[in-house]
Amino acid sequence: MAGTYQLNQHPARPTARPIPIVLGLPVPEPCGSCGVRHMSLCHAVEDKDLARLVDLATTDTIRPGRVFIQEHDPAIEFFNVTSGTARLFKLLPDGRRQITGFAGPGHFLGLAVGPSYSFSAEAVDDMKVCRFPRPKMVRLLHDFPAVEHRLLEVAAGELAAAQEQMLLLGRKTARERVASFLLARAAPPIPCGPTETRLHLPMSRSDIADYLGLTIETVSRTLTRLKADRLIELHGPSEVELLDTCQLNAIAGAEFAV
Amino acid sequence: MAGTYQLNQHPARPTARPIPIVLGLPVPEPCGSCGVRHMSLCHAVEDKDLARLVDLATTDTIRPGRVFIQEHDPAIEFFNVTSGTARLFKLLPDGRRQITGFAGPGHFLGLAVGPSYSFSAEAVDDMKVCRFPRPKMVRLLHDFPAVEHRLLEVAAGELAAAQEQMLLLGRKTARERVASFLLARAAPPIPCGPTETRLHLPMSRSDIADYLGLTIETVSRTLTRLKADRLIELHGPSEVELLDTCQLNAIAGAEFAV
DNA sequence: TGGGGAAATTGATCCATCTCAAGGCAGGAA
DNA sequence: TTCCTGCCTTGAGATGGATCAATTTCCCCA
Repeated sequence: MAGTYQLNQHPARPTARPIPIVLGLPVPEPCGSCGVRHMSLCHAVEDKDLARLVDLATTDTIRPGRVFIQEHDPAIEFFNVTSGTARLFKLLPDGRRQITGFAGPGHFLGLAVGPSYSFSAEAVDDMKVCRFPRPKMVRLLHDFPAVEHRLLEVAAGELAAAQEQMLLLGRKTARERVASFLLARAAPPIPCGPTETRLHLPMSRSDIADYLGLTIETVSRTLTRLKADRLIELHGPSEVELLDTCQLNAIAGAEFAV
Repeated sequence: MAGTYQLNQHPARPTARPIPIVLGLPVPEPCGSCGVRHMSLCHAVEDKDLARLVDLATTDTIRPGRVFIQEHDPAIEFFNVTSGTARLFKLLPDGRRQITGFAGPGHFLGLAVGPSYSFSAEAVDDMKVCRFPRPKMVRLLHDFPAVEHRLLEVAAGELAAAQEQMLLLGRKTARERVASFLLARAAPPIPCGPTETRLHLPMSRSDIADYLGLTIETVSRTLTRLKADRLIELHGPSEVELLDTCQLNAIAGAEFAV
């Protein structure tokens, strides 16, 4: 349980480079195929080396609700999310669930410590992923230290996010948790100010509850209260508009709120 | 918030190699000096290369209560704990604290993503640490991919531990949290059975409470109840004896309890 | 366009944990 | 030794969020 790791100045999750338009020519675009352009690993390698990375991958679509990573199963694959969202979670023997995160486009997952996965992953909505066989991935990481370096940066970012989530789960009130969640969904982070921001929440109330350590009812009531306080507006269950990010930041407990 | 990362079959936190006794000769023992032998990084490098690692380090002792890493401060150093224990924590503006982990001998910390630390660290008891200047460390990681590889393994282990802690904070009862905490302190993990295990807890009730997302009083009451149920014995506030690890595992919600 | 089932909201009550408060104990200073 | 201070334990009462229980809304599909 030690700290996070700093390696250089790159942001943890840079926005993916746009796929270059190649004027209709069928030029090999290794980073573009299989959505690899969207992997943050991508810009760690030169294009000629990336071709090898792409060769490893097979694409796959996943229907909502399908569990594609099962905790304790042998970790034989590594996934890159191309589109859609997955929920990552752990279960207690009696069925209580904690969602440890949501993985959207660009996220990669499945490289566990030890021989088996330490969490399960299930599609929230329709997903597209690339699958990489583990042994090949391990060899590739060995051959390209730059990729491994990038992976360490990403892991360090995840670790910082995990610590932030521990603070939320251990010490924040329901109102603070929901405010934090909404602001975190608005990437890039909105510091403060009356910017109108509209969010789409692909996950259900049940998912949000299990992510925030609350119940469905508390999440719903808290959203209703935030609406009554004119901090947010609800356009159906999965569209949220942030009306006062300044106040929301203050509620969320952001260090640099006002 | 994506998953954890698997790179090979090594355990996440191997027990440190013993420092070889060199029969009193003042032979250079690079891995041994500055407690580097206790770094899990150590066995990733050959001894001649380790000499360079050791050259970077300066040793330091830290008094109980001293904050030696401050959240948001520029991350200019990297620490390796040689002896003693540190608490790693994050604060909310109003002073609420979440301890995200305890770092004992062999743990290294401080390599944050981005330019500043994402958490604070404070000595629980008397500590000895090695300090590594960040720029030199970055260069060293670049020169020795094996060290970086090892660091990624460690980070992956931390990430799995963080997910486990999220499950605890989000979904476990006070009794389950305390049982989980006690079992986790007993490294290596005790699966089940009536083994008599004695634990030393260097941290205060307040630390335990802030680590488990509870109050001091609840921690104390819960320990008292576990004692009344003959699952543990208390020999003073900081000595705990586990009487029935089997049942404790079941309470903690271990997947493979009985 | 309307019907049906799942998801979300809302309400009433309960309870695990927090809060407030009062001792108890152990270790250090004089 | 005795006081003193800080931590820990124990008790009594308060409460935020959980639980139980209806509706209501959404949205998919005929």
